[in-house]
Amino acid sequence: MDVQRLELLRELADRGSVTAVAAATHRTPSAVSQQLKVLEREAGLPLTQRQGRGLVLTDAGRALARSATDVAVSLAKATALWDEFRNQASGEVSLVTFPTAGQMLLPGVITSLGPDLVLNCADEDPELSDFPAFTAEYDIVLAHSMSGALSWAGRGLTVVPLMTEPLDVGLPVGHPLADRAWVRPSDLIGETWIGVTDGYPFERILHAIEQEAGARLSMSQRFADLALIESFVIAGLGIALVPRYTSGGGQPGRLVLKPLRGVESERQIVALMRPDRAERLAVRTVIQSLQSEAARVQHSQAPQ
Amino acid sequence: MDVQRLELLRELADRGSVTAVAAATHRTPSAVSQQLKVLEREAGLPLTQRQGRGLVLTDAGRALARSATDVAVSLAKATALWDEFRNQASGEVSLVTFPTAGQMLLPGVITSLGPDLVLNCADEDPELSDFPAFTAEYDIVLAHSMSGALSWAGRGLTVVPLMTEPLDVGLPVGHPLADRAWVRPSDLIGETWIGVTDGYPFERILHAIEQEAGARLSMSQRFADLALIESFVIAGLGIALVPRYTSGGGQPGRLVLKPLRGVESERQIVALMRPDRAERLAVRTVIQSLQSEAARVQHSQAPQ
DNA sequence: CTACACAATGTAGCTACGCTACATGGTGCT
DNA sequence: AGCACCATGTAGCGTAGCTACATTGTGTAG
Repeated sequence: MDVQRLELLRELADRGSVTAVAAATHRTPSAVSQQLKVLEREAGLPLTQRQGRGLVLTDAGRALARSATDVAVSLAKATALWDEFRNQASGEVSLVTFPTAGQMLLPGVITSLGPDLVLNCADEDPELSDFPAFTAEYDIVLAHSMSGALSWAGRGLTVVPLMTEPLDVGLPVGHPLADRAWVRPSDLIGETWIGVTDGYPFERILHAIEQEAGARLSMSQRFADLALIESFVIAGLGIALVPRYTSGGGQPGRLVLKPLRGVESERQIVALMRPDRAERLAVRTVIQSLQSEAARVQHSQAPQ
Repeated sequence: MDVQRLELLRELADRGSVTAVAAATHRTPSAVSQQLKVLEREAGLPLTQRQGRGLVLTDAGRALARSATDVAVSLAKATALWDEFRNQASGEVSLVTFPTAGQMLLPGVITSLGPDLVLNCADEDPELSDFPAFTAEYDIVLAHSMSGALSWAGRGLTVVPLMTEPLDVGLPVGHPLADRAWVRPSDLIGETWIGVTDGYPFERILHAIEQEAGARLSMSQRFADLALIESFVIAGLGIALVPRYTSGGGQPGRLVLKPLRGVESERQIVALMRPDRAERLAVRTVIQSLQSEAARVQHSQAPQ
């Protein structure tokens, strides 16, 4: 029973095609196909079956792939253990984030890491892409979800919560609500809103506000970029829902944030990882740094 | 990080010498030495060090070997999983036992196993040898320990309790105590005893009887073989402590067993295994059969 | 104290496993 | 029908890991 082959099966389960596995493991598709064939012969039962021009796993194949994960995890634990004996954490760790989390956490994290540990970061648009799928490409995936809806459960991924960030109501200076300590849904119905692109998670909270207040909100614009939204708010063109810790970065003091009461208004920021990658010492080190950085941000920044 | 090499390290931890590992894995000592060298180079720190003409593990080596066990376990789980998908349990399982347990359990177990599963049994004298050490050679080791003193804990072995067998007082027919329902330590002090060889576990119970009764027992003979002891008892030459379920096999009705009250008088019969071996489907099947056979014996045999 | 036995480890060479490069056979899309 | 794409065969190569044999170092017996 060969571990390499099991690993290949697991990659196939994650990536869905022989070609993708080959690319990810720096091999030719032919090599992958041959190894899977050998594995199947050893197993004595079909692990894959053709579907169209692609290949999908059978039930047996999926089950084997799942236990292949356990093997990978224990192997990763072993290498992590000996990393602890030898040097400190070293090597490369790759990470994707959605823009605001990266802006908030990554600079602090990278400066806190030793010189032997290089962190390769990238950003992706949060809603355009399937974030869990990135765990195949990146060691760490920073994702956000609305409270409660932990959509990444059950996929066999390791989920580490980093922070819950409140979503406040952003107002221009001098707005009638700007001297309140907090606002309620009913305060907001007359306002002009700068909304987010359809499908963005904030959307749900806006709906909740409408439901709570019993009236529809008037949505004048719809943007994806937060800085753009903020500039509109500052310009007095409307108000918007903005994450507390990542707002007003460009123009401090010109945007007023008010906590929203009456509806649950926050997002969970989490790190997603393949279970085996999560065991690597270097990865664990980055995760710890992310956690402490998140805690620092949460303590230092208070609502205005 | 190669699993084969980790496995070799683990074998070295278990067996203590390169030559033994080589013999166990069907390789030349040179091959083992080379692989360990490579592993050490990869690890970047010494895993072994010479001691005399032999080789012992360093702390780091032991730690790595321990986590190598986890890898082996998850690998074994994977193969077991797919065995469940395919045929039923098949293959070979090796087992050592001490004589009485084998006599009591093995015939029933072997007849209960399917034709695809062959169980290779052997027996060893219980006290002459270190039973846990046999887990390197055999898949399953049947061992017994006195109650409480679970001497096999903490060695990283999987322990499955099979039964607790009471140790009764064996009497010849017509003995003054033979019509009692049970006996106490104080009843036994006048008697002539047929003892067990020094160091046998029953010894402890005899000491407990002496302590409880406040007098020494007179020990006329000391034997290792149970059948021999019984024949002496039947001949009226003394009384003895005998395990309830394995006594009187040869000459039924001529030996009377009386439960002993006032001292804890029983032995634990357990199965010992390497954790990875314990995961194999064939091994688990044998263990289950052992357990049900033990339960059957315990139910069918009652004290006379 | 020399000689032998035994354990680990080097060296040379062979085998076989797993890769690449290229060709082939299906399947979906235009 | 033609093209693009994916999986998979085949031939051949490189190398990892084995054996056989030699070497070194350490206990043990005569």
